[in-house]
Amino acid sequence: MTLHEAFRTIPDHRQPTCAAWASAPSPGSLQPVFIPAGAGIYAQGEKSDRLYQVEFGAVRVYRLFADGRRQISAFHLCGEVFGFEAHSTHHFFAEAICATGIRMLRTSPHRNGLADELLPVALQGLARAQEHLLLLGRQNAAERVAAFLIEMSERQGGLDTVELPMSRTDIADYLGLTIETVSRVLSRLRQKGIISLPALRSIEIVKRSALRDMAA
Amino acid sequence: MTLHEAFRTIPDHRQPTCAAWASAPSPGSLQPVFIPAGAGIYAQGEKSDRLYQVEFGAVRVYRLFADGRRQISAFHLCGEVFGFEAHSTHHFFAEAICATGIRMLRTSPHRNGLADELLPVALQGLARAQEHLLLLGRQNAAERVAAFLIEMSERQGGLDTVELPMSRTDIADYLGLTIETVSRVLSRLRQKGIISLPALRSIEIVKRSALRDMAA
DNA sequence: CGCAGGTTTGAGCACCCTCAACGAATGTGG
DNA sequence: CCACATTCGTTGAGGGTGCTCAAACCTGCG
Repeated sequence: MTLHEAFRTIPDHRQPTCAAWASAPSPGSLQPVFIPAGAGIYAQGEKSDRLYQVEFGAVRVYRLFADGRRQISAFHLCGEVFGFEAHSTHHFFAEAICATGIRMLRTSPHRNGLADELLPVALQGLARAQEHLLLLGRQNAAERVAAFLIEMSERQGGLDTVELPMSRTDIADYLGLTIETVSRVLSRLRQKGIISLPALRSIEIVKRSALRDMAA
Repeated sequence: MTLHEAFRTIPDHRQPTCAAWASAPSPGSLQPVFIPAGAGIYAQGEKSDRLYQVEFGAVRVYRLFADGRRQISAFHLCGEVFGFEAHSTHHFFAEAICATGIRMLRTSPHRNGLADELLPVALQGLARAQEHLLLLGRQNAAERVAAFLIEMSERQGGLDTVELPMSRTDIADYLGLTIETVSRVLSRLRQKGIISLPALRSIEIVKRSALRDMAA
């Protein structure tokens, strides 16, 4: 199976790259571009000469294996900058999870002081990747889900009600689990009264301390 | 169990921070410092205001969980720069795997053009972390070990004989496996004639293509 | 109301971990 | 130089966590 064939097996994928790019004013523009749910922002193998900032909505960045396995390396929420991928070509796919607005940032190679702005952003990405690494390498299913809920809550201002823009499949592919395991862990957390599920993609953290203890 | 107690449970740890620092000329010096095998270079919680370059030897960077679990986030071999950890305090431990020479690089906050030098190094670290993430999230034991051997070979110039400075325990904690599983996979690779083991920490890649196919 | 996609729940199994014993290599002291 | 201790690595048996396969259940939407 080629990568492209495998690509089609992901059910919620619609387009390899977003058609909206065609109607974008001009590269380097600071105008936000609208990306419909499921549409691609960039693809593995494409040239990478820009950065992207989420204006509203959410983005998933992932790698696809030849046999269809998928690993999401990061979610990007409102305000966050992404698109760093060393070298000059992308090694990951980026897609809008839901209806999303993206602001493009040109990365002209040697603009004065550009590296000073980029370095902190790159370092935050590095720190996130390192934390994620620990989770994938040494935590069990319950710990992963608990850590994910805490992370999402904190990235949304620490509120007790967390709105998840992504599907269970996305969560599973982010945490290195299966959708069934994610669902089972959430059910068990609900049974224990640690969380409640007001809606499918809305989670209320009832006992944050218990969740914190699990995530460690 | 406190982190400090857990710290003691790691058998091959000798000192929290290397005594050699005391005898180092002055911070910011470009003189290499010798670190004996197993000695610490920096510790979780310490202030981080320097970068480090491996002159010879090898370094492991890891996080310790309260219950003793360990995840090595990266190995650093000769020539590589490490020590990036966002914020101002370290969130990981760094130790010499074997007798190692370290060159310290001062990171004065706003030296002109410093970010231009640092950004490529940070981006390489980010790329490595992202690749490692895929491995930990979606690959099975055999794939992880195969990928590790390929990675080590390529980082040592692509030679067929790979010298591993680290123990099986280190490999296991890097790959998110147990030492027994690592050992079993290596034995199976040897039985299949894909590798041979001239010495305990020396591995010869006999069928590189087969190894590549497994790692994918 | 019926369909489709997403989610939940269950039963069985596979892979990897745990526990344990053995073997090999290295260093130390007699 | 050898006996011994210690650490590291290998191999085996058994068990548990999470995956696979499958079916039922929502929920939004035409």
